[in-house]
Amino acid sequence: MAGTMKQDAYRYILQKMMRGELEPGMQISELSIAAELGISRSPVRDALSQMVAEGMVERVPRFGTVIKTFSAQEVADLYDLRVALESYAASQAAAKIDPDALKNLEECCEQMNGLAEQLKKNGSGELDADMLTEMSRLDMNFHMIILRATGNRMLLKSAYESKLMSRIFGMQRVSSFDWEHVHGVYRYHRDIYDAIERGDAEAARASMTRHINFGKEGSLVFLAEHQDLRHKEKFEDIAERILEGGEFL
Amino acid sequence: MAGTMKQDAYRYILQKMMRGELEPGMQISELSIAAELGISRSPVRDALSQMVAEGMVERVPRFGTVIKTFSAQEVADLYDLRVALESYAASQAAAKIDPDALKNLEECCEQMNGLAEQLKKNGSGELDADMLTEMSRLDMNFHMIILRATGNRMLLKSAYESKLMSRIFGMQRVSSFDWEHVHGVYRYHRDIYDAIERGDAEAARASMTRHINFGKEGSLVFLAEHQDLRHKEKFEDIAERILEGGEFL
DNA sequence: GCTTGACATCTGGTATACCACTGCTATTTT
DNA sequence: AAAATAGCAGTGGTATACCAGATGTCAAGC
Repeated sequence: MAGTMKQDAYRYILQKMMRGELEPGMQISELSIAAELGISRSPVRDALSQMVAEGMVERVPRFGTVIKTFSAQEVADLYDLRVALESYAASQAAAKIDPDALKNLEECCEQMNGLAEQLKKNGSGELDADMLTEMSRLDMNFHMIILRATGNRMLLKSAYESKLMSRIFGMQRVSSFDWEHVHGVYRYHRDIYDAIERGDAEAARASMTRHINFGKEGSLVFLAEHQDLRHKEKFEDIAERILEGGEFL
Repeated sequence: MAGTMKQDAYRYILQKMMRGELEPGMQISELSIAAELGISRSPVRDALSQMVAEGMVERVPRFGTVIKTFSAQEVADLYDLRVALESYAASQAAAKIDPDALKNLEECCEQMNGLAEQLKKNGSGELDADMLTEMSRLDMNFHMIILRATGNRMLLKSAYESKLMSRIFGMQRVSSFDWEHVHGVYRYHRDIYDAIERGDAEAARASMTRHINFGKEGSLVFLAEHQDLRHKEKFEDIAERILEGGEFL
């Protein structure tokens, strides 16, 4: 237990999501979470409110708090947003990443390679659960290092949230990752790293754009194949309010 | 009164900010707001929590909720984020804005021109309060129309929040706007509009980048001149947490 | 005049209670 | 048996109360 109870609850719920115990579309009970942590509803509610603001979760009046489900449009939007933010970050990183971070970035890269090699040797086509979380962690770290290198905290915050969302969405399809996929991700990361390492901002931007767009395509294909599972109701949120309302204020 | 009390409180506080009654650095009393609206602390607190998540205000434990003050670094970061988001939006808009929105965009543009002309005729170098809010509203609308044209709600949400923040910051310097400035903004807007109207994505992107960077410079100059007023303490927020923590999870 | 210390009063954080509303289930009515 | 209905459990929304820590005030003592 560290810091406020709200932060505890936030972490707790997030980890449940990451471990796949809470999947998109599922309902989160404020009371249950509170009971599991031995605290009251208030901090749990605060944590969920933050998640609502971050777009990971939606509140449906008189039904419950629900993990966001993504339509094809939303997935595409999400990845486009990441392109806008992270390609910019990559170009900035190429110009001003510091040596330590660069070293971490390479390590992160090579660990992914190690994972791929290990998977190839094992021969089994699929990752087990541990390797899955490791892969997920390495990918997250790689992108975060680049975002951190910009030194722009606001960019970092926006990108972090969108990356988190695409990761939550990814949890439901990640089980199908094989050696080819892991190796492919490594190749992309390596390209990006090389461009940053030699200070080529334009190449870094282009590589990052390709990388994210590749992920976007994969997600959209997955979504098309599992369309039947999705139930997509419309909920109101900030974007809704702004999009519909013609005038400001 | 429309919708939930939380929304009421959110609007109420936002309007206070926009009207300059609440300036950066000032403390917001949950209890006072609640009393003014005749409601309890809870919805006010919810509204403020949302603002915290959006980065407009900060909570300082055992002191109060405070409207965010901006260091030069943060202002620069803010505008850079807007460049990343809005230049992308402008290029998208050039490709797929619909005729109605385009018409609105032009109207918005020309109203700004009208404002400039009116100001020129009046002879007085300064805007009065009404013209100031009108100018602010037109500027906001112009940018929102372009963002809306992308059809990307997540981009819209991120950009909306950052635009809102730069606007709040702008409230403290906006009083010095003269004819030249208004006309300058019009010229930039017109350039962007022209590029979008003829479907030139690259030009739209470039114009938007120039426009926002111009605003950035102005803000930084203002900040340098009024540095003495700023008191910049460090508070912890999401970005902080991510920036410092080396590993994820 | 200056320090000191008790006290009232702020704040955010948390817990708890209550309400209106919904959806489901079991009962009653037809 | 089928339909209508009454009741219960669950939800989000709101109000209220209490707490610990920080701050500001002001009078007593040096």
